[in-house]
Amino acid sequence: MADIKPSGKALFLREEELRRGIELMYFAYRDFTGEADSILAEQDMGRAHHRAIYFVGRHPGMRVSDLLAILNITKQSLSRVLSTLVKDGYIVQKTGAGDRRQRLLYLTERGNALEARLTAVQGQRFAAAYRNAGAKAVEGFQHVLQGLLDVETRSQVDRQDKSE
Amino acid sequence: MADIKPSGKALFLREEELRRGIELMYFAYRDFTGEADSILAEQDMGRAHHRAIYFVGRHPGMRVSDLLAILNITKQSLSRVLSTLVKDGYIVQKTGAGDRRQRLLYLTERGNALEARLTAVQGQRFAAAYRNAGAKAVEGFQHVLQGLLDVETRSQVDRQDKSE
DNA sequence: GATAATTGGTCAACATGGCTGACATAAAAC
DNA sequence: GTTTTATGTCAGCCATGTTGACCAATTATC
Repeated sequence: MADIKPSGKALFLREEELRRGIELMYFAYRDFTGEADSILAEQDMGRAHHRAIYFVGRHPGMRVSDLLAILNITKQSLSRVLSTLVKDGYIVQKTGAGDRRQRLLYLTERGNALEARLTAVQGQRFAAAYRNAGAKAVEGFQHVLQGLLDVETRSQVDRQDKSE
Repeated sequence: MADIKPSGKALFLREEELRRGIELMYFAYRDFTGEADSILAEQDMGRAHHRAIYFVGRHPGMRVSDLLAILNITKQSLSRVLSTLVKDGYIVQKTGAGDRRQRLLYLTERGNALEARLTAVQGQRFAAAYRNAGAKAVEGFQHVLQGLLDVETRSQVDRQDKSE
């Protein structure tokens, strides 16, 4: 209770608990993405394609620069996947009505179908984990994940949450 | 309260909540690894090196095949990072006493120092998030993460937890 | 003791998805 | 009319995953 002997059991448990978090985070993320990766591989796509499809599905009509800001990668990296997604008919770009420099991004029917399929498998994994852990645990889960974010990411996520 | 009209608000909230989890997972993992990535880049290393160092630090004397099983990658992939880690003096391999085919893995002092530094930054991020969220939340966090694991990973993690 | 299996390593080639740097075009803003 | 913005593109580099083939040392098995 009292924190005498800081090098004793309390500290040990603390470090153990932190390592447990670190490891769980690694394994959970790996497994969480694994199923989607398999589906993507069938269509000769990778995780990068998934991210583009996911966020365009989430924010139809978003600008390329918005997507870049969310993904936090270079436009050259994004370009590679975006152009194949457009070529293969998963995403369409429409010239912005107000600002005609913009190429607003939308999923096609095909894109929507793939997005739904991918989100379904990941969602099912989450749903199972949520169901098993209970509502209180889910709250805690989200709370801790929020706390792991960089401040910039946090404000981004907050902004998005509000606008929906 | 009662779940009449399954296509109504309850379902919508559910999908929203699942997407929220998916997104938080992505952003949190990215930010969680970001700091360590920077440190690693200074030493001309990448995440793969980190993983090897981390788990060898966690399980001194482990076999190469154990590390392969944990990381779930091919030995060719591991070999690339492992050989540079040995060459650069972060890891040493000692021939197994019982079975001399084995090359048991240990961190050197240098390896230990880097491991400590990397685990410190990630641990601090976790500690802050944990502190902010509270013990109950941490429990829920770990519970949900466990639920996201593949069954094979889960038994791996369980086995490890017991043996410590 | 010969043969088979295990542990670990290596070479080569390929894919994905980050990165930098340089440059181009169209449209908007000043 | 010049500058800035939004987007795209070419070229090349790096890290880290993959497959397939093959090898050496050691241990286990018949």
